[in-house]
Amino acid sequence: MLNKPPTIKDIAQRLHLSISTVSRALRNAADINPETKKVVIELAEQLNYQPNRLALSLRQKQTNTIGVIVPNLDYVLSTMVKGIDEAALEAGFTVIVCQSNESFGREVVNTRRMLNSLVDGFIISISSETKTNEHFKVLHEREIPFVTFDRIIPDLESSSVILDNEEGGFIATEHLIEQGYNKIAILAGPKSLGISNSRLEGYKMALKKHNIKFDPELVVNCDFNQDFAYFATEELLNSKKRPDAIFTISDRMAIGAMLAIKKRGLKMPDDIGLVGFNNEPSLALFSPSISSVEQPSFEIGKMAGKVFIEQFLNNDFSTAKEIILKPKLCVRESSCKMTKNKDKFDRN
Amino acid sequence: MLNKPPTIKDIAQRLHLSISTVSRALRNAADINPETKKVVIELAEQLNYQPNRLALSLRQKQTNTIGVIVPNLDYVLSTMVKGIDEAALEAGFTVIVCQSNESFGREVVNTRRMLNSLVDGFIISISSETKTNEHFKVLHEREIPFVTFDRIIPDLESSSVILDNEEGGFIATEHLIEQGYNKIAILAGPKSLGISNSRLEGYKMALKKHNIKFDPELVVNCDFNQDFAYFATEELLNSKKRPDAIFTISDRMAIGAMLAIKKRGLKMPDDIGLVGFNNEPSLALFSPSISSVEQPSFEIGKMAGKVFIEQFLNNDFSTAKEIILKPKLCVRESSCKMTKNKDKFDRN
DNA sequence: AATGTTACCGGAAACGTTACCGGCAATACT
DNA sequence: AGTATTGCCGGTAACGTTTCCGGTAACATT
Repeated sequence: MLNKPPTIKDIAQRLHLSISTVSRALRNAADINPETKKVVIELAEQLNYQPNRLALSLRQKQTNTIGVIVPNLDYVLSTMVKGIDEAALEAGFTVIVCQSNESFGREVVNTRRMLNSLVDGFIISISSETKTNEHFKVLHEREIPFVTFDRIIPDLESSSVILDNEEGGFIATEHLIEQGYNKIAILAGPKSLGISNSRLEGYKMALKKHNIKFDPELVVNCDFNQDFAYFATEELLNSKKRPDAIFTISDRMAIGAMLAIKKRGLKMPDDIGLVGFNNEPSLALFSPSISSVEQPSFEIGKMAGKVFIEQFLNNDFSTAKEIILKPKLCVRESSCKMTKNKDKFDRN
Repeated sequence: MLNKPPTIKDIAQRLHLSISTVSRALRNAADINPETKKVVIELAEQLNYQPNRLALSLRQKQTNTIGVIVPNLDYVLSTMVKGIDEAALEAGFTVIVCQSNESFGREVVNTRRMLNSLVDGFIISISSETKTNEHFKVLHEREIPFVTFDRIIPDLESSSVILDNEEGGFIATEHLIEQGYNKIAILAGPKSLGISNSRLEGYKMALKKHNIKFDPELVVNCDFNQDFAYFATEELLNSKKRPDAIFTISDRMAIGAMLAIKKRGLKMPDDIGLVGFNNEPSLALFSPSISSVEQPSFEIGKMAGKVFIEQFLNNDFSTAKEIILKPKLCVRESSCKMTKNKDKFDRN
């Protein structure tokens, strides 16, 4: 015996009322006798009535659902998604997450799919493969709200929540300079990626401030992964201009660099300094532990959720806020020449 | 000018056809003139028509969506979710993921929420906090299909896809024994958690096979995290029965154990052996690199997806398959006393 | 007594889709 | 020629909900 979920029709029949009356009773509507309202609500609770979201959404053309599109679910992004989740829950929204797996095709498919009346709008971090924004332009045409975060979409107006990536590059580099390093290389990401360029920009600013000449040969653009970083570092260490410190724009790359450094027999931080980016938890556990720029991932996600919901509720699809959160440097052994008692670093 | 998405009604009007004819033309339905079918399809493509999923689902009481409930999105689970994703995509299903954050309350809320006609069924891995299964019994009552994976729900009949956790415990322990360790401790998880007990069971079996007496004092039940593991290990190392090897049932715990071991000044693998569980990528990068039991996470997820879809399409909600996949041991430095040339281990 | 006001309720349309049924012309079968 | 059969199409109900509109009874106002 299949136990279908009850509908307002069922309630109406059992109470000899009309559907509309029941509907009114269940929301906070006017035009309803408190007495009948009470009866209806009681029966609804007894039957464990839950309104059918599909019918509701179809009727009022609102799903109360946010589509989140992310390139993957690594440490940083899954923390950000948790933040979005929390903001959504507080406002009574549901979140559905799709990973594009850094693939442009999947990103397009997922967007189209969710667009078919499944979501009210989007919160997006683009894949590294994405070069065009055609598939997002349709959002503007249909006046579907979206905000971008983490990696934003170039040339497309929307609110966005991001890290101050320049600042991140700056504090990492300045820290290395203050520790006495002065031939600092940077492992940057793909040239097409905005966050990569911003961090590079911060790096340049720090050099300039401290009167160190910028040397393009110390800049390596390589792919966002560990193996590439490994080989790039090997090459750097073999070159005539061997750097005495390396700043990588992701932790994965820092790990690759560390492996190359260790293989070469160099010691961190004395022979060479190293700073990563993202502050993944495992960094504290390596030997030496690796310094890194920490971003407030959860807050970025939560902020993105809040901005979206605010704009959505105000029907404000035009003003484009830009919210920029600050990073923080986590100093550990790999970059800390000057500190003597090194066991002060936390390992948790 | 707001650009509403086109409906079949729009198409019908522009072609002077009835709604039903357009509907028939767009699906692979009989009773349709190939000529008109062609015309309809052409216009549909030109307008970029996409059927409204809400209306569709409401009508045929099917959403083609699977709700996935997971306690978190750590390395193992997010890989499993990718597997589910792939199986779903192949079968034309959409996946929506909810993290319970290991909280019983969130798990209940999420389940109820998705139940309101948002999903056709569930694929579930329960939170560690979950002790009762009341909120899942309603699934049986309403004949809503679900399969469980990774951490399964005790005392509730359903298909499930899991790792052979006993085998995992067994191969890890036997490996340690073969390496010459014979006072092997185990850091197990919470006593209430099934996977923890199974791995412990495998540990016991390996001891028995090699005629080593089981010593309850070498079993520590602690919470599933790094700090607890750290303190538990400290205690073990201070006890009279100091073990010469430790098997932890998660990598996080292995890392905690490693930190305690290093702090104590002991060397792995010579003074003490260590094997973890899950084979997270960073394990290969520690020094020493940490051995671990690897599970086929992606395959487990994909299998769970496939089993769900198969049972769903066959309307077969009663037969409960149990699919068990085998783990594999990844041997690295932390447990490899006997091998001389240790640089053979991969670090990637 | 006629009218206006209020409080409450029911009917029906609409959201976009599919499924069933009936109709009509053209063709095929006796 | 009369009757089935087929091919094609339109009308309508239904999925569960909200919203607008109209209706009725009771009461208050002139």
